Amino acid sequence: MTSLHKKAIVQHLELIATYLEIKGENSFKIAAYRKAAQALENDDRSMALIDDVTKIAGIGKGTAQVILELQKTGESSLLRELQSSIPASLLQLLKLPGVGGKKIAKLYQELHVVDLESLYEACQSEQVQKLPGFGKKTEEKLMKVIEEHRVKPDRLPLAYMLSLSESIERILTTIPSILRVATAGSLRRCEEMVKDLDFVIATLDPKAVSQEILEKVAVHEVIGQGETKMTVLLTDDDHVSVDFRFVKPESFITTLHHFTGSKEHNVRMRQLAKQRNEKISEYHVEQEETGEQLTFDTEEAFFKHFNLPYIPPAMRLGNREFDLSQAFNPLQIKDVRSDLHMHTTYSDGAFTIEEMAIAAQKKGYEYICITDHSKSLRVANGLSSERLKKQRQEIDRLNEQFIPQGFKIFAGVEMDILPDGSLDYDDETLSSLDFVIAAIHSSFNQSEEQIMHRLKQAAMNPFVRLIAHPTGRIIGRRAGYPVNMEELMRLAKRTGTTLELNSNPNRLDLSSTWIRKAEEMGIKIAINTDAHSIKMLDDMSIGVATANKGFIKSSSILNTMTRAEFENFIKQGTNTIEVE
DNA sequence: GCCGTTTTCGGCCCGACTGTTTTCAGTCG
Repeated sequence: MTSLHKKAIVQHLELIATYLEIKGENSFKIAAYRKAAQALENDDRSMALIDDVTKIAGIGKGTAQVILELQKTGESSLLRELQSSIPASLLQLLKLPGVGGKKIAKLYQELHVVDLESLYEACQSEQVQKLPGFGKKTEEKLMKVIEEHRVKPDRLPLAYMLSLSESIERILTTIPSILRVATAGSLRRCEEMVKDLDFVIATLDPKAVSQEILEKVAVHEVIGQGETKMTVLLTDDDHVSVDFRFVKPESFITTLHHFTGSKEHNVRMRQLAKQRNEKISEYHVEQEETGEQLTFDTEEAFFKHFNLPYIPPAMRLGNREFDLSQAFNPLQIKDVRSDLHMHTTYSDGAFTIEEMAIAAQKKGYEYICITDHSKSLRVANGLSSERLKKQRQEIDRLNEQFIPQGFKIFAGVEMDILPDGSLDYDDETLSSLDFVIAAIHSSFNQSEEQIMHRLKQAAMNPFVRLIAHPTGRIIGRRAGYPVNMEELMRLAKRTGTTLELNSNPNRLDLSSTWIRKAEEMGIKIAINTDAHSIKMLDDMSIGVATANKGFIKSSSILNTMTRAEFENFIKQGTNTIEVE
């Protein structure tokens, strides 16, 4: 008996839905397969623990049959049938804007188009414009999009999109006819990879706003323009697409919620409204009996209307956020009392200890940890034991001025775990510090076994309290070193070592998926910025969003501790380590 | 395909835009 992982079963159901879409099946049938996939994914149990899948809402006789067959044989005869009836390469056409299942079906049946290249050829020979529902304009657009598709990536890393978004938002705030503006979409939900930018703009004069945007923002091309929206491509290398949504001030919040998504979240919200005889649109909430239209001043008020706690954008996934008990409080930035990982001019940071401390104090933190690089990281001006001592003395001196103000600087270090698994300082040096972070910065191409040996040496050391950016990935650029995360988590649990959620938008390491796992396993997480400048301390909000996406409780976060609790935590040391 | 204090049929989330039509289907978010 071949048993398939739940995830694999979910993927099969989704693939079936995609095939049905291309076959031009009834859209509700397609939705039913997608719904069944999501329902299965959202169920907390593993396949072994689910005795009867039809008991799960959204899974009925038909989809249960498919699931059962997948469990039994590892294959689905329905999927096999679909795969033999249409070429798999047609799936890539779904990525094209303006192209959906119905159009693909026509292209395939009438013109024998099977992939992007054959579609391009069909356009070139002007066959496509002859099809009903297509025209000359569509044909030209398709060719252009396919040409672009050959070079342009589908989605771009959050960090890059954030910087683009910030520069546009700065411009928008200078336009007088804009009354309110906010970013929406997957960027606001803090997804790791983002497709396009969305801005919701409250204004009474959309035309004037459009005009000013076109004057002030570096626009490469206008894709669409109307009373309620404008879509443009930017002049940056990737020609990132930006949607501007214009809305009357009273509808700002409902529109912001609508375009923040996710799509799945919105569907659930509307179903919920429907049960109450209400209708959510992007403009208002309408009470069906009276016709009364409600609008809101804040998203908090919007959720409250539906008896829901405020759901932060990062949590709007269309599943677990609706199952939260009233007792679950999503983490808020104000719950964070400290940042435990940052750099100063002692190594490769841009500001002095004092400047970083003052900036952190202004953020409302009660304490911070200064954690510069250790001696082996020469490119980052890593600290020798002597310079580390000198830094500690400076921190002690600064604390004489900070502690009376209710703020404390702890002396730490971000110590390298060397390629052979040895640590960059001896235990005597480490024992002189308040908080030791260990991290891998070299030899990323080692085997999983070697990497795990290194991480293990660090986790077992009694002075190491935290492992920073545990996978070493850079989103969209570097996969990181090969780490067996489940093993590292078991190790962290046993030794009482904290793992980091590095808030740098280039890293988000651990990712929200691993944060969820960490929470299940009862591991402590520290949300840190790893700031190398004052500005980078702001990344904490991205870390908090990622933590929320992982549905972790505030009590599982190390740096929500009060200073007294943290001092106690330091004193306690790590768990006694069993010898294997 | 799923579901049911409007239960075994007839709904299923909502509205705008585009390109194609001449009143609308398909796609998108």
